[in-house]
Amino acid sequence: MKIKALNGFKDIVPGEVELWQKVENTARDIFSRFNFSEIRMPILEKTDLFARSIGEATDIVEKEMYTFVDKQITMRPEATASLLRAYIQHGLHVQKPIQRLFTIGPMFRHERPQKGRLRQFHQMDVEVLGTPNPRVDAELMAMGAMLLEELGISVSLEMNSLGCPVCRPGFRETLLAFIDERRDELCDDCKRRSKTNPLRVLDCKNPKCREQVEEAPSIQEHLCDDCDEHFASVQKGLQDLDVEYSLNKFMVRGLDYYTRTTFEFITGDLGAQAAVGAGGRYDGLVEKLGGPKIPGIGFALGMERLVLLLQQQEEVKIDSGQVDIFVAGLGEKASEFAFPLVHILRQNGLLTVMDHEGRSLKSQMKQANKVNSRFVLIIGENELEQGQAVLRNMANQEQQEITIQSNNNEMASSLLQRCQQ
RNA sequence: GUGGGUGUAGCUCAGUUGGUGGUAGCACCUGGUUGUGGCCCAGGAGGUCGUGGGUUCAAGUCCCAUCACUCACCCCA
Repeated sequence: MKIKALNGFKDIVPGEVELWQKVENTARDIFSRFNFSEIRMPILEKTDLFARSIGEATDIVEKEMYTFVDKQITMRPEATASLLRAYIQHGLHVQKPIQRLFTIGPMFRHERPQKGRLRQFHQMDVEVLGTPNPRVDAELMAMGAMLLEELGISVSLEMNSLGCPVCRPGFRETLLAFIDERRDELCDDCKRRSKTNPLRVLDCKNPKCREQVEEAPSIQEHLCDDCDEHFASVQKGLQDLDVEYSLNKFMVRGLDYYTRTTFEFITGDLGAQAAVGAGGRYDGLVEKLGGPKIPGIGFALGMERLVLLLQQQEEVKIDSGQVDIFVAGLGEKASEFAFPLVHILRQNGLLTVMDHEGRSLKSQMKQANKVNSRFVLIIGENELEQGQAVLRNMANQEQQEITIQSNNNEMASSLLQRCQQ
């Protein structure tokens, strides 16, 4: 084989795509129960959009974006920036003060692929624009939990507050002072991080660093009054909805735009990729992108990760579409008669299969069995002569005769009746 | 970008100290029933042994390079 898919890019073939459909269908169902509307955006955007929203200094923008340098165009590495761009461009905030939107699609990041992480990956992204209400934070987390539960995926929900422009700078200083005291004990990555993004030192995986930051100041104790009240209200909301969660003062997000509430749905079954979904509030982002001062919150679910988890489960039953009727034509004459009949059955809504390869009846019966067909209609030279085709019920092996009519529509309707019993 | 592991049929894998690629399983096709599925049985088809060099009388096997896959780091959904 000469040409293969690119490294980090995957085909989703029949047999696997059914799981994707299950994930997507379940999500659409839940999202609509929560009154979310779908929005679809282009995959290409101006590079600047992502630099401004995600942050110039983040790894995503610095080294992971697929960019057409000469045109200053980038394939989106995440959905929120594009979604907000569309939201602002179309004045959706004017049409409705509070917008509840979701989008599903591919994202692109030039990272080294590994389990649960590809260069083209797929996210389901949910955003609520136009309200700072902490109840919405809780509602969103509850929706994520509901979706995962409905899929049969068990995760834990962890949350934190990152404060806001009022209180975070102060905390940052406090944390920096703490880090500086034990800089020598930290790993090289953390030494670097302490300069670029000190908060990230908190969620380093290195055991030595973990030990060091164990006693680190908690942002939860350095929130300003507004953020503190918001944080408490979110938790109250979660409790009201019986959503299980735990607080994680070490949880930091990688994107610059987050404020206040951040959360992750975590699993232990995906190796290094613990987060199947994550998000948070971004109250300054719309304004930063040139829109009005409008608060927002959202989260994304990684579809590859959800599908992997479903595949790991013992028995995931996929009900592959059952075939209603398999039409077995024997010989050229019979096949020629059956060909248009099959078309009319399909026009009438029956999932109909016909083999065009001139195989033996036995072979066609095997195929019918394999595609799980409920009925087989046998039409051979004999049947044509006698004017009676045979309809076999594959489940109970009963066979009945069907009068062959020159008018295909009449024959189709009599087949329809029998197949629908 | 860095490090480890792995590349043999569509898939899962055997392959000894180098000596002709496997009666292997699943899947596929045909037959066992001149026209009736699942189970069973028989047969068949399917391979540049990732690619390119090298060592050797001889390389799937040893050496080098390269590509791909994979896991992990970084980072993230």
